Amino acid sequence: MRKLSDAGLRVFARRGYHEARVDDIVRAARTSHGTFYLYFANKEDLLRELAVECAQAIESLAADLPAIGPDADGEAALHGFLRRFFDTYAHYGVVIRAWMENQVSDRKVDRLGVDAFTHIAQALGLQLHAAGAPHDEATIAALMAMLERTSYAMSSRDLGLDRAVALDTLTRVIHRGFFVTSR
Amino acid sequence: MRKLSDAGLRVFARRGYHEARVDDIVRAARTSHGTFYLYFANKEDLLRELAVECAQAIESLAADLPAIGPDADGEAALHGFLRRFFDTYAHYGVVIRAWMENQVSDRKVDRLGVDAFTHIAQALGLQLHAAGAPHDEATIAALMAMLERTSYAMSSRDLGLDRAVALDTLTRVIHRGFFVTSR
Amino acid sequence: MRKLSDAGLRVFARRGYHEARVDDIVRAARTSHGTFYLYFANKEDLLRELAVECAQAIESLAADLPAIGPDADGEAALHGFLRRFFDTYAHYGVVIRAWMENQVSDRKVDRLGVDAFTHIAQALGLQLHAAGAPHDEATIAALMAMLERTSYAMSSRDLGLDRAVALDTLTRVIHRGFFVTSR
Amino acid sequence: MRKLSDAGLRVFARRGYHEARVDDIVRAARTSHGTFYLYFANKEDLLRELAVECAQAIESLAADLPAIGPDADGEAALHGFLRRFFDTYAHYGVVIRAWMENQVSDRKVDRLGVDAFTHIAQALGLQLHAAGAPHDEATIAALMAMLERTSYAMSSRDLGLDRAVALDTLTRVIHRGFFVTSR
DNA sequence: CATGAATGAGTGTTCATTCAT
DNA sequence: AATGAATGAACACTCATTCAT
Repeated sequence: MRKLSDAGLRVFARRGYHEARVDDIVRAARTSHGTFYLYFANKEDLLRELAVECAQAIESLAADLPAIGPDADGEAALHGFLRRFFDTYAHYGVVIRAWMENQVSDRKVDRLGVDAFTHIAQALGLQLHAAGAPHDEATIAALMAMLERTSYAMSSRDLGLDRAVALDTLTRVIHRGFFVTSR
Repeated sequence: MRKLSDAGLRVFARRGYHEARVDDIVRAARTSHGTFYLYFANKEDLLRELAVECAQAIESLAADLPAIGPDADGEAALHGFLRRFFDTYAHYGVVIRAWMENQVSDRKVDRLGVDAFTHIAQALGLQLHAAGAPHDEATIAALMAMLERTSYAMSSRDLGLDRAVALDTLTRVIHRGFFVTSR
Repeated sequence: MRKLSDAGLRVFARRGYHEARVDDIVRAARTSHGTFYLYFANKEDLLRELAVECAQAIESLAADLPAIGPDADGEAALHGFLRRFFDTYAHYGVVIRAWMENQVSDRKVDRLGVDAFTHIAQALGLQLHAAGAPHDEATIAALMAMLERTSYAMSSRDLGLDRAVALDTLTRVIHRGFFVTSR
Repeated sequence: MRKLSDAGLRVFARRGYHEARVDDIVRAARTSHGTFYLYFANKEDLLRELAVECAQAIESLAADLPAIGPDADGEAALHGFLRRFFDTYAHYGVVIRAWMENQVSDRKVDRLGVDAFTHIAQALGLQLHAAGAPHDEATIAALMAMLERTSYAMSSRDLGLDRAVALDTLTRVIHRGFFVTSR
């Protein structure tokens, strides 16, 4: 149920998954405990559902990613993708982090995650699982970590990173560091 | 007390901070609950102590980091640093993750973290907080994230990343992507 | 409503009264929760209704019981009664047990139970509440217990009692042990 | 822990196993919930422990049972045993009932129960599992049921059975009904 | 008559923390 | 300094019951 998913995401974001109480979520959704367990098997199940949602959002983001060339156009395309990624992150932050921390494991999420990875890799010209490209999995992992972490830094008030600056920096670093044809 | 810190790190590593029970730690250290609270104010306090230890280890790693140039020597120096970083990570993994997740906040740790950042930044020729270098904080954050996440991927059995390969990849990506003189 | 009573008896039999969920019953009856509470005040009320049904069945069984003499004919008559009692038990088992456990109390059920007792007592020549016969209530209670328990043992797969054997045994024990004229 | 077992038995007796709240038990024992779960895995575990205790009590009762002959001496011995059985029942009533209702299953309890059965059977001259004695298991089951139920009736205020009378009656019924040599 | 989504009081269980010895 | 039995606040989860449609 939307009302509960939204409330869950909000509460998870505010207090973190572990510190989030079902009672908080239920109160935020203006429902009852009973209703919560009518739609979710348990607290983790809600996180899983949110992870699926989030993975789908990222996947659709990545699916639209055009091939990124070594030129300025490529950098612009990457810049646009990263901006959308940051927006998605601003929405699903906790879920992404919980997912990356392996606190959630779910076939559907894993599948979508891999798909998104693959799309991003393709856009950057990396070849996953290809012979002679054993480095690319590690590369993608590092890339995703960078995205995740910088997004976190951006959404976190304390770290006080300027959004536009961080976006520019990351675009440049990735475009320069990961670009394959210039290898 | 050493015995308890070690046991704590071991248990945190095996079950994660949240899933770690004080009872597990106490049993691993072959002591009593009473003794635990003789040396630590609470469970989080132990994590904080470990975070300080960890921050010191990384700080001393970073302090030794020579200036890294754009040439092959620079890449080799970076490679060596990353190897040592990975080793440290293999030891303090959970603590680093918990720290990055902001589950621990402590002046001393933050101070040490910043110091380490600064050293790494200096080695790479980045200028933190300097006028005209507003990008560098974001850059460092992204770098640290990449280190952390790749280390995690390497230490995690499931992801099955080859240590040497990951090390090579990350060295190349960072040396190319972050290197300032080539900007 | 028949559909619900039947489903209730089925579910009670399968999972026991306490473990039976209203949801199970409702699903077994292919109805809704709302309908359940249209016909029964609550879960216990259904048990009470079933207990009344069951008490009536036993009462009508007992009402047909002819006088049982000390001879072989009497034993045969007793044998027939016990067989019918076992059949009834196979149907109403849980209800009888729940009733005996005093989990149900209801005037109607109590009245019917007493009536059945009285008929059986009369058939065996026992005199309830009669002066000079203070033992008979205890006797009847013990008899009923024996019937109940043996029926349970027979209907329970685990205990693996042979039906015919148990029937013969109980007939003999009761005919010999309870028969009044041989006192 | 004695204090908790005693409180548990008391509360089980007063409200029945299912209606007994851990909170009641803990309050009756003047302890805390934490302490309860220090000594018992859960509520059912307490019942199991009590069942073991009870089975041991009955087993030791049955172990002392001398051979019971068809004469007045035999009847007197049986009378004594039944009195002690009733006393034990007055103490462990709920546990026996819960056990018989198969709400508890435990190797140790089952073992002790079988031992007790065997002793009683031997005393009465019945042969369990012997060729040519297929009836005896059913007989014993019926006997135990009678004991249990009559004990219950005696301990229950509502049924208002006179203790001495019930004892006399049951002694006579069993001595007459179950006595093997007079077959 | 019938429905089934919504309810929320109630319960078993956990576990960090304390303190008398 | 060291112990570990005791604590109790806190939490996830259940399920009989209701009521607007």
